[in-house]
Amino acid sequence: MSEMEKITIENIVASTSLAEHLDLSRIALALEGSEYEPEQFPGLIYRLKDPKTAVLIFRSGKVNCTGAKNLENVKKTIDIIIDKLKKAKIEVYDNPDIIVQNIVAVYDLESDLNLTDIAMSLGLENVEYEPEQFPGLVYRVEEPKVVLLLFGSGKVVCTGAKEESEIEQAVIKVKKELQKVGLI
Amino acid sequence: RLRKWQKRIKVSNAAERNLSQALQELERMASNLSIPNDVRETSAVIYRKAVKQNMIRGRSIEGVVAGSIYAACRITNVPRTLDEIASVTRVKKKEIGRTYRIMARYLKLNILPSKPDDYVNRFCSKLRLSMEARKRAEEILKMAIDNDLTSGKGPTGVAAAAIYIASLITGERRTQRAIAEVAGVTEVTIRNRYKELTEKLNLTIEE
DNA sequence: GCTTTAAAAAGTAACCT
DNA sequence: AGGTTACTTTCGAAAGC
Repeated sequence: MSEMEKITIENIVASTSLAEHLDLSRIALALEGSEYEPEQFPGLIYRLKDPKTAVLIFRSGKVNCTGAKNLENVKKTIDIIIDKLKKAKIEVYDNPDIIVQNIVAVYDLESDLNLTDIAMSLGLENVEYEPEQFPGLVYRVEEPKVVLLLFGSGKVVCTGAKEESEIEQAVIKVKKELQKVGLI
Repeated sequence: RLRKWQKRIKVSNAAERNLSQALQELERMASNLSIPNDVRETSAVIYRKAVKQNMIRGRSIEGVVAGSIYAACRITNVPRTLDEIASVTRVKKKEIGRTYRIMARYLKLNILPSKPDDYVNRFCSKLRLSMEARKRAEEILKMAIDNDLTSGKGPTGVAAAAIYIASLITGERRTQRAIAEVAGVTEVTIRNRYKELTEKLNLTIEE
């Protein structure tokens, strides 16, 4: 069952709430290097170097964290933000619930793929393969509900999952489907 | 009652107006692209299907018309590139591609991925190459496809490289620059595909 | 629908030396 | 000719246009 070991998580998107309301202009001054241009985007953008993540802070108190490769770094990022805001005398919650919204991961089928054949056997209605527009084949899996991008090299990108187990399920699923039709 | 009738008439007028406007746009784009009548008719059929499925919502008529033409060319196995379609509209290539993909799924057009050999005749005509060269290019592409050297690669780039090789073999050499221009790819892409085809298929060009 | 963030895959494009 | 950067695709949350 350890396909898990061959799955590399590349990015985690998570959200949480730090307060009922936040004064982004004040935070912009408190967080050095942050970007806040409400005309362009309602959220304040702040990038951390360690862990290498990016945070979007909204006036509703909602916060998004992107770029982390594991849950610890998501937590670490949020804790750093909480710490910096507290030091700037801005009141925020202490241990907010963090919700993982999306996980992007890569897996390797270790076998070259004929994407045209795969498109036809998986069914043209379930798959999108337009090499003129993008080299990957887009496969929308219903259960678990994720999207897989299959490449000629055998590399697979999985996105849309909220739990690591969904990535493993999806990867095992395509692998079996491709084996069944002899395309792997 | 009367209000209801007025509304229906208005709606149907608007729908008819939009349809005739769309078909005029379709004719304009198709003639600029020298697209044959049967393909224009296929485009119109697809456009009407899109309208029936309310696919125009949130999209421009021009974008859907462009997507219909692109789809019709693909279905009839004489694909035009997105760049070619985009050259006769104000709609961006990215938007035409997006609209086409949504139409293909939603209208269940079940269009097969385009293959490099679908472009050979059109590109060779523009390059005024002989039938012999076309035949050679198609032979090379069959080998490329049989050896699965095309997954993920742009069909036009692979076709361009095969045509370049064929032109060398038959002694009607066309420059990479000339081929790149008709195929809508860069010379770098032709070189990369050329290298891969000659190496992996053990093709020898000299005579 | 768009705007912004991060990240991978592989191909192609653009620009610079 | 190379090399670097950048853009194509997928996903999700956020607030507002």
